[in-house]
Amino acid sequence: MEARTSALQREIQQTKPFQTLGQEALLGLLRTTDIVQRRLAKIMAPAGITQQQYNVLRILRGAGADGLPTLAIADRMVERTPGVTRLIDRLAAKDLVTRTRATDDRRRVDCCITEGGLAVLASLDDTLGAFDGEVLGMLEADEQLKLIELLDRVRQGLTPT
Amino acid sequence: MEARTSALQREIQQTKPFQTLGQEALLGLLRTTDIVQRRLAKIMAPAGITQQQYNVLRILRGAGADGLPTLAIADRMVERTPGVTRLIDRLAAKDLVTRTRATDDRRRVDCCITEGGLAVLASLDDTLGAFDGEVLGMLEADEQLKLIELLDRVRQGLTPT
DNA sequence: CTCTTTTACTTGACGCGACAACTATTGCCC
DNA sequence: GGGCAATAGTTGTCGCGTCAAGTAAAAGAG
Repeated sequence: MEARTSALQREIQQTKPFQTLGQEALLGLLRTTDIVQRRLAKIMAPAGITQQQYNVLRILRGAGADGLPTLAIADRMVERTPGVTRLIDRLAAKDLVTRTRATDDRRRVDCCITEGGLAVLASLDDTLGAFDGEVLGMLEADEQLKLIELLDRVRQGLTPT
Repeated sequence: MEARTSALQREIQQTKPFQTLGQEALLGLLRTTDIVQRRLAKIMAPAGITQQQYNVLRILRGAGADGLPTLAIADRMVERTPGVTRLIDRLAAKDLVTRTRATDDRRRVDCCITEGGLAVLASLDDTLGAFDGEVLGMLEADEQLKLIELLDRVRQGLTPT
């Protein structure tokens, strides 16, 4: 491998060069996402919700009027149950979702987004739309496709375990 | 843009297709990193440290015997001070780092990695090396470079704010 | 028709990140 | 050299993730 100037290396003030490309790619991935997440957090903050709460609201909006049981939400988030329970505790406290014990199976708790929840989502649509335009604005359409494909492949090599 | 089958869409059981490529790329980025982080957490767990603690230890190892003041560590982590203080509280509790009030400027607290800390890092080297090989194993060298480049560009378009 | 297992959550304890407010020094200005 | 700002950290509160344990209801086994 020939010498390359690494943008990442400058960014993290690292003196030693990366030993492998894989190392650099991995760190680049972690760092890029970190930056994106901080921006997302700032976008959500005015609406009084966090990224995870937004995620849950989106899932519930998609689920429609019937709502979804807690575990089904957790499934779609790759997330452990305890977290989701408490996440929804807080959303319920803000009246953005309702929880009702299912009558046909009393173990289940169906969660449903409220009008207020829908309004919060709506209030974020524009800003978020603009944001993902901004994030990927640096890349041409074919590059965006390439990025999507590369990330897909990385995940495929990783999903087990 | 012609119709594409989206791997991501299947993964998150989403019924509606993505409205823009940017949206899909962004979500792919978040999701890929999420998976990587979970794997990393599992690798670190046996050593009794978290990713952030590992990060701090790496930085201190690079800093050598003189150590680094708390804020300098925070700098290299893109992280807020309060977090770092408490992070180091826990590392110090495990005797992986020492903290000494600097004599020439009594506001400063210099942090230094201990033998124990170095041993913990050493115990993780192999597994981590294998891991980044695995993560990027799906990609050819030129694809890894492409990924690195695309991520660099995304960060560049984002760094302000 | 009980007894055990599985399923669907809930609760508790701990580590981490974020913001805000506070303390302790040092440096600077005049 | 007395006062004020900047610097370096610490502490408190809150949301979130993780694991481990516990509860409650439904399903299956004999």
